[in-house]
Amino acid sequence: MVKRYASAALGDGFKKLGHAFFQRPALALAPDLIGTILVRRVQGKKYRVRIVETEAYVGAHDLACHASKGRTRRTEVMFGPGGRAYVYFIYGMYEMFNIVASVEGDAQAVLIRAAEPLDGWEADLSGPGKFTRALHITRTQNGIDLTGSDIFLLNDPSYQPQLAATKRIGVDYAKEWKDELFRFLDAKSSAVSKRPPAKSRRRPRQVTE
DNA sequence: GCGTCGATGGCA
DNA sequence: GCCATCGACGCG
Repeated sequence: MVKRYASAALGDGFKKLGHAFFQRPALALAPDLIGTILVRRVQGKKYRVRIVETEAYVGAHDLACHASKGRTRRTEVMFGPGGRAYVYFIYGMYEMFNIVASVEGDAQAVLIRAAEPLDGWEADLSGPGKFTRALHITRTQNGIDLTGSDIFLLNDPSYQPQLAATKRIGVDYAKEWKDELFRFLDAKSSAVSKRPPAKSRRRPRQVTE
């Protein structure tokens, strides 16, 4: 089901986010990414989306973080400096797009789980697999600099998300890390990948404002 | 609207 | 043998 979003025409006065924005702990970056605009240029087209859901993976000690398996060919990018893409393949079908956070040697990342299409584009971006599919992001983008031209981000000071935090999705194996409130979402958005269970939906934990 | 389940392949 | 998913299906 493709949802429609009432979005005003957007100007181009937004500021591009640079390395300093990304080279912070994932727990600081993940909520700050909510409401920002991601631009994807591919096949001569430009797509803009608003990020509405993220998850922080906070380092090699975080058992839900791929880096906890050690420094391998797959996880290598995460050990590099923040501001690059970490794209991996999962479930035999899906590519997952992450933004590497923190600094060289500290393997942290933020998974982008959902977004809203802008500029009148109709697409369902309400899930990490759907997001990458619609934006033509695959493992060939693994490691690219996110301050370049293929994928980059813009701030949008005029947009004020209603920030909430919940547990991360699908990490029940991660022992004491599974219940950390490391998933961030814009409660105003109908594009979040899964509505929280009814109980917590009534009162999402406020993390700002 | 919600729970269950199969597809499918890279990784350790 | 898992797994940061999705969509189809059955239910009533």
